[in-house]
Amino acid sequence: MLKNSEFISKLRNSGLRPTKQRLKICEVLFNRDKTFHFTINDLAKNISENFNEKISLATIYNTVHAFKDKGYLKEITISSDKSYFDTNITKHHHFYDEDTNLLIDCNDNEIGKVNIKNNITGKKISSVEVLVRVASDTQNQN
Amino acid sequence: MLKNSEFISKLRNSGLRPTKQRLKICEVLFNRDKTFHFTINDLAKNISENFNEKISLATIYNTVHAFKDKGYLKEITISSDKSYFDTNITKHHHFYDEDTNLLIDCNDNEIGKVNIKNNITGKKISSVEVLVRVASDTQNQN
DNA sequence: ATTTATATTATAATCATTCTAAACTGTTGA
DNA sequence: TCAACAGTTTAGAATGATTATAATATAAAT
Repeated sequence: MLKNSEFISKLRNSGLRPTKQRLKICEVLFNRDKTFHFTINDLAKNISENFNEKISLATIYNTVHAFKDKGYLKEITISSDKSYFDTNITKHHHFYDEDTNLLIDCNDNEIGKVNIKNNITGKKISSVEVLVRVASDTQNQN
Repeated sequence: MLKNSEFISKLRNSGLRPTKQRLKICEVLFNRDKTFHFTINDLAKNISENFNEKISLATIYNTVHAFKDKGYLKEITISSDKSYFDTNITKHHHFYDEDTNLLIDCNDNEIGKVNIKNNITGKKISSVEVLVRVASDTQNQN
């Protein structure tokens, strides 16, 4: 559990003014024991349910993108119509439960290191992401 | 290079009527030596450039989704605003070149088998996808 | 051939996201 | 302390990709 003053310096250090709205969003996102996987919609709902002062949707978009650009959030794209943000910014992979639409973080106990034998382009690798989709037995296999 | 009659039976076998438009789209998508990675927009452009009779955008969307549902195309989501389709429907992974926005298929020579040690949910794995983003050295690492 | 189910089409509708520009707020430094 | 400025928030409009509609056309079945 982080304190408000910690969020303030975190924001200041990355050139973001610690506004009322951003601090509120920090609270929702980072004052947690476990990592948080959310869509913009989830976050907007969470805020409107838990605070009486509303935050404009535009601000929620701006803030999430600013936090992503500053490296405080990672974006995980599941499909063209489902994009999640993840408060866990360490290198890690995901399970995606197609029945519940829930993302689950993996650690090295669950998915081993991906062995890239050959980077055919000769360029620098900027990220490696593994997404394991799971579903109950009755679902189609693919 | 497949023949028209082969597309016709392919479509019939999966319960899709072999219409003029679908056969044209088959030609564009599957009459190739290499696999084809495309966005809906790429495909629409390709069709309008290479044929004089136009195909409605709605039909292009419908057909691509039908082909995906029947397993003739795979969807690869790169980010919330970039979704590609892939004519290579075998299990394989991708490099994504952030400089050129090109997807590149990997084979087992480039990325080894992903070792899933533990499927935490106890559900069936429906797919495993690896996306390796690459960029030139001047890009930010992540 | 006739009928029926399916597909195509242009256009409208939808919906998530981004833009706009006016009002507001945090920060700086006199 | 308090102006002045840059950065931020906001409601609402604009955008743009995708999907829905419903009329027309086509393929398949009888």
